[in-house]
Amino acid sequence: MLENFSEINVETPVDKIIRQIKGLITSGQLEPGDKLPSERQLAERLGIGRSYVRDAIRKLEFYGILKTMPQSGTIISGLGITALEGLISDVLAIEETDFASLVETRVFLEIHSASLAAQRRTADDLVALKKALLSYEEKLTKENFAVEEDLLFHLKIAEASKNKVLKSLMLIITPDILNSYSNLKVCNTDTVKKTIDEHRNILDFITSQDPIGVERAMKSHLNDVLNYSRNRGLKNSTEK
Amino acid sequence: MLENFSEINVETPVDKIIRQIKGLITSGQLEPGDKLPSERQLAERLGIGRSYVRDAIRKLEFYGILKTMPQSGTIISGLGITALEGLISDVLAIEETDFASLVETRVFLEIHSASLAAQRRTADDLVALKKALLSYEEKLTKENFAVEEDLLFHLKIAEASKNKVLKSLMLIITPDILNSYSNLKVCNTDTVKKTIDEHRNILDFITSQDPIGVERAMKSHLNDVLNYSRNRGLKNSTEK
DNA sequence: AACCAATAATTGGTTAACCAAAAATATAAA
DNA sequence: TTTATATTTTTGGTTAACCAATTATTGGTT
Repeated sequence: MLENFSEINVETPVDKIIRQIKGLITSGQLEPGDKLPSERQLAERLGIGRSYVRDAIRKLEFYGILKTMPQSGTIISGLGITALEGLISDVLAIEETDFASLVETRVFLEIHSASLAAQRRTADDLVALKKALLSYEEKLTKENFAVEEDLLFHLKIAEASKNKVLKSLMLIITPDILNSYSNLKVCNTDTVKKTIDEHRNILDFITSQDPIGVERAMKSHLNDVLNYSRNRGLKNSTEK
Repeated sequence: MLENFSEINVETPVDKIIRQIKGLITSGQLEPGDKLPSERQLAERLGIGRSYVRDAIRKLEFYGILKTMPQSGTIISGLGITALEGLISDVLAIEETDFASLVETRVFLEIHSASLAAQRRTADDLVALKKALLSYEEKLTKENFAVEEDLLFHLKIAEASKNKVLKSLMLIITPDILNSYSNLKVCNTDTVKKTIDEHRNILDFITSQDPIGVERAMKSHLNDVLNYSRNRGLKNSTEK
C-alpha cells in the first residue's frame, strides 16, 4: 500500500524556474550580461503563469544575480559563469533555519551590536533605549512575560550601533527568534528580576561607553536566557 | 522655476499598504490574532491592485508579522501591539546599505564563520574548499582578478561552519559586496601572490582545526583587502 | 435544542488581459 | 546614403478574471 504513494514534490514553481535559468546559463545559452528572454516568453516556454516568473526574477534580483529595468528587460549580472552557478545553487539550497544556528547567530550579532552601540550611541539613542527598557520592565512586572518588548530593546541597541546592515540582519532573524521562544513566555518572579537587572546593566555599559563591559554583560545575559529556555523546554516536554 | 517641481514620492505602493495596516493596528481596528480583511477588500478599499496587497502581505510575512493560510485567510501575529508597531516601523525604515556598514558586518560574519568552520569542518568540506581555492587561484593567475571566485570560497567556509543562518546572512550581503567591489577588480602580481597565500593560510588553519589561528588569519586577510580597496578607491577617484 | 449534511459565499492561488513606456523598425525627407 | 521622424512591436507594470479549497450558512433530521 505504502509504495503506491509517490514522493511529494516540495519544489516550488519558483524554484523550478530558477533551476531552468541556471540550466540556460550552464549550457551557455545565456551568458553574463545577456538579456533574459521576456517574462512572457519564459512563462509560455515553461508552461506556467507569468507571476511565478516574476517572483523568480525578483528572488534572483534580491541576491544580485539579475537586474531588471522597467519597460526594458532583465539582464544577467556581469559576474563570471562560475560565480553565477555557485550563487544560484546556494539560493536554491536555502534551508529552513534550525534553532541551534539561530541562537548561535543571534548571540554573535547581539554581542557585536552591543559593542558597537557602546562606542557610537548618541544621546538620542540613550533616550530611546531607556524608553524601550521602561516599557519592557512595565510589561514584565505586570504580566511576567515580555518577549516582544525584550526584542524591541535589542533592536534599539542594533539601531544605536549605527550599522544599517547589522540592524537589517537582526530584523531578519527576529521573527524566527520570536517563533522559537514563543513557547516559553512565562517567567517566575526571580527570573523577572534577574533579566531586568541584566538589561539595566547592559544599558549602563552602553551609557558609559564601555564596549568590553557590554560585551561581557550581553554574553552572560544571552547565556542565561538560553539556559533558561533549555530548562523550560525540558519542563514543557515532560509536562506534555 | 525650481519651486514648480513637487517632491517625488519615493514611497512604493507596497509601503503605503504596510503603513495603512500599521494604522489599523495602532487605531485598534485590528488586534493581534485578528484575521486581516481579505486581499480583495483591502485592494478595493485602498484603490489599488491586489498584487500590491499580496506583495505587502508577503513582506510582512517575511518579517513574521503576518501569517497567511491558503484558502483561509491572513492573521496577525500574536505579538503585543507595541511589538507589532515597532517591528512594522522598522520594516518600513529599512535603508539602503552603506559601504562602511557592509564591510564592517562582513568582517565580523567572516571571522565568526571561519572560526566555526575550523571547529566543525568535515572531510567533504575540505574537498569543497580545496576545489574552490583551486579555481580561485587559476582564475587569479590567469586574469589578475577573481572577485567572484573569492566570494565563492568564502561562502564555502560559511557552509563548513554548519550554521545555516550564518550562511544565509552571508548570501544576503554577498550581492552588495559584489557591487561595492566591482570597481576594483584588477590586482598587480604582488597582490595576487599575497592574497593566494592568505587564502591557503586560512584553509590550512581550517584543516588543522585551529579556530584561533583562522580567526587571526581571516582578520588580517580582510584587513588587507580593505586597505587595498581603500587605496584603489582613492586612485580611481583621482583618475576620474 | 443539537447535530449533521448540503449548499452558498469567501478565501488565497493562479492565470490571462490590459496599460504606458521604451525599443525597434519602417518611412520619408535631405 | 544618411538622418530624422512616425509607427509598430516588445517590455515590465498593473489590474481583472478564473480556480479549487475552505469556511460559513442554511435547512432538515434526530
